[in-house]
Amino acid sequence: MWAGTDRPRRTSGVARMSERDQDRDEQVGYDVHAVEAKWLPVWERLDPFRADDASPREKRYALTMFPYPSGDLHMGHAEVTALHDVIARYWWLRGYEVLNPMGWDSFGLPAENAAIRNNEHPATYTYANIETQAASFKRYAVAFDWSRRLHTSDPEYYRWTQWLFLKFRERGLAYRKDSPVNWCPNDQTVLANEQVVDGRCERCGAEVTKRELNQWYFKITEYAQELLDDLDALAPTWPDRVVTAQRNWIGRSEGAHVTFTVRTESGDRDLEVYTTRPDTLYGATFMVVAADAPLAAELVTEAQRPAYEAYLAETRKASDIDRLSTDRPKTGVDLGVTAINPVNGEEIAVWASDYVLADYGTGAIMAVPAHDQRDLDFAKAMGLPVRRVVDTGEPNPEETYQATTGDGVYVNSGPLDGLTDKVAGIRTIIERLESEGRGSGAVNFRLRDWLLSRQRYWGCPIPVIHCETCGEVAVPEDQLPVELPELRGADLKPKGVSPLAAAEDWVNVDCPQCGGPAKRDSDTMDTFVDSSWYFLRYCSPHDDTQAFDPEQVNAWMPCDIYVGGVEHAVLHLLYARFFTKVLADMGLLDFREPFAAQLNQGVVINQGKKMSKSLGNGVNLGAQLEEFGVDAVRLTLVFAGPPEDNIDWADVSPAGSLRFLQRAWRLSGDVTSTPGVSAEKGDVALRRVTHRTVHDAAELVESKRFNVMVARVMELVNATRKAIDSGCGPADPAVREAAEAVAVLLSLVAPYTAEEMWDRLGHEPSVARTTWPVVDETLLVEDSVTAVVQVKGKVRARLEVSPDISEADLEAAALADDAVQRALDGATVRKVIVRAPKLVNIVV
RNA sequence: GCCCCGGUAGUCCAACGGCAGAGACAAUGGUCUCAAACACCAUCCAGUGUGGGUUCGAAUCCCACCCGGGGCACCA
Repeated sequence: MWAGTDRPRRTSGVARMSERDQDRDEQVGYDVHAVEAKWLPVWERLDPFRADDASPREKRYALTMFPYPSGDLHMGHAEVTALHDVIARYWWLRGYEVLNPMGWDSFGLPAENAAIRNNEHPATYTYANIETQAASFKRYAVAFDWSRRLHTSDPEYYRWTQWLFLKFRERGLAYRKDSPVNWCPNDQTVLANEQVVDGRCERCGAEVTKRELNQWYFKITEYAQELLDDLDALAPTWPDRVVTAQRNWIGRSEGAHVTFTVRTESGDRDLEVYTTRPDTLYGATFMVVAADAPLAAELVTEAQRPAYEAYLAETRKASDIDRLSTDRPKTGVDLGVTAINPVNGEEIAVWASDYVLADYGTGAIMAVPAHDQRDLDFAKAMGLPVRRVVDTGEPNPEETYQATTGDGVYVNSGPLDGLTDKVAGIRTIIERLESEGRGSGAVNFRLRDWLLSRQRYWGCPIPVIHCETCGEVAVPEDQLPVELPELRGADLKPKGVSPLAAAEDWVNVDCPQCGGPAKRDSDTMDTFVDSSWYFLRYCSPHDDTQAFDPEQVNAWMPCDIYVGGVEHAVLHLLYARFFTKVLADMGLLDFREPFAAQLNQGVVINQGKKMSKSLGNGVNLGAQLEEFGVDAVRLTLVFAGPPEDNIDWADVSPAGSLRFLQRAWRLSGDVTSTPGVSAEKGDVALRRVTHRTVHDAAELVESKRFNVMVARVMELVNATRKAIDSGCGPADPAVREAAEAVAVLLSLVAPYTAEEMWDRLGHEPSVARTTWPVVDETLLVEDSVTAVVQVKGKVRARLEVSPDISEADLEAAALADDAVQRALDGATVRKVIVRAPKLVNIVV
């Protein structure tokens, strides 16, 4: 059944008996820690999972999100790697060359904060934790290729992060601009939009405020449409929630740009707005400009300027939390100017308010209060007119102050009057605007450019020099990496500007262009930049001439599976997709999506709640491993339920898992046939179970139903046990076949137990690199099946029939059955549904 | 408010539109034991959130609602 290596283990039957007795003694104390200690060094020596770039085998790339080095591994790491490992190990057994690397996302704030507290260097904390986690991963027996290990905080790595930044900058995709940005007062740094959750810093929970700063951005918006479109192709193999989260985040909308003319004190000028409802243009009764947009200051009359500036000052003070609350009363100020509606020439007031966002669309809107609740609230608060232009049959919003947004008949809308088709209404208005040069159809995205600069130390320095005469100058590529200066302890204290700015020796340099005095850019990059390309680096991790070897990358990528937490649904995954597309446009990659398939594991919780120190419900991974062993913990996590479901540690039983592993292990000691014996003449009933299990297990792994796969292996163990104790007996070759199948299948989840079984069954290590058992298709066909006969939907009889019985024969057999005849009780048979060979339903 | 995903024994979970149970936890009884633990054997347990519909037949497909989880949300 296997093409693996065989080694005769035992010679005489007499010896066998005594050894079996010995085994029984061992059973009492199946010492998981001894088994772990036995195999760990063997695997270290065999290095069975090193990916060979030159292998002729088909390549597979199994990636798991690399960890941040905070302390030791915890339950979350244990879960994600256990799930991931099932796939990687399965692929090895199926004959693929598998790239399964691991590394560390080792720049970031926790290390910096720890360094400040303990007057240390962040690297001390970081690299100590990495060593701890690496040792734990090895003990945890994940099938990683350790030769490809990387850390994003190594200069050999971040040199290439800097190189990529420069390439992006050359293409106009990294640029600086002044803009109001999210500021975390606690971490003393700016944050990307994606890192602000409900107005709070996603890391520390502090309320985010706005600051007007000059910052670096990646132009991810240039790829908005492609990032959205390509989700369609990913939808079948990516989790729904990730795809929808990304769609929502990108937030495409269709509508129109409409140009109004504004009468300002310095003459007429155009004011462009974006709207998704150009068909309601006749209902625009005023306009609103974002109070904090430069536009508002340009439009306001001298008479209104003091009022406007007072309002603006008020707005600036409000935190994001306040701004985000939707039930806040509308506020605003009249700018004193009027605008002319391009379709009906009507003159309407122009206001400024904070309910219009400066950085979305054009920063100005046309207000149609009858059909937009926000505009209606504003109109009500300010006493502005409301005019219904779509009659939906609902009460008039002018009276009810309930905006109507549905379809209806156009009224008060000139050429649209009487029309009911919204799509036609939109088209008509856009055509008219286009013909008059006052607008056009337009698309807008919610996605903003990616703010990448951070005012902190422990990150990748931005390789740019600011020169008084030459301006912004890129650090020449041959001078990369720009290494971080040695700072520690108090030097790292957040002061609102990067700690690097105070490192005089480091920050003051000669301009690479003119040689004059210049300063380095003192910000560092968002750590999401580091993680946007690490999966490429794994393909050629030791290449010191380039960020990655395109030939290797194109051979291994895209990743066949990416396993990780759903918390990265938009952040990391969107950024990594963006990087991939840019690098493809640079001609370095021949694919445009980095991750072909994805799996998001659930969260390990306890007693219905997230584990936390304050609740005191944390489950310590190390203690669990100590008590039950690596295999039992891994098995528990994989068996608990579907991979994406949360696992409540109170609902699962590592003790039960250990019990099962012992049962499986015991099989290997009971087998008395010799390795390599042909199973052909073995017990057919057991062989059927074995081959059916192996067959189904493959399908179950491929469809990621690992919990069901484990259940099927348990079934096989139970069947083998029965065969040994009360069936064909331990000498039957089918028992060996079954036990060997258990070892191989179990190696996906419980590598130590599987290796020990494999050894006891007389094979050389490692079971992880043997081949998947070959399924004998003939054993999958049952020689008889149970057909159910229903009368009026109720089961009345069961017939043992041949699996290839004809429908006519089955129907005849069913009608001939006594029990069926009794149930029919002479009633007229109206219809007989036959689904050979499993079912007959008789309708009377 | 809008959009996704999910509700099956006491618990966690299975079930191509075809006998609701693969597997496990817990419980109960037994075997072993001086006893207990471990181990082993056996037993117990739901008609699938609610209400309609489609069908010969629905946990499964459709509609509405309820509950839970997630995403978006002053994005015009």
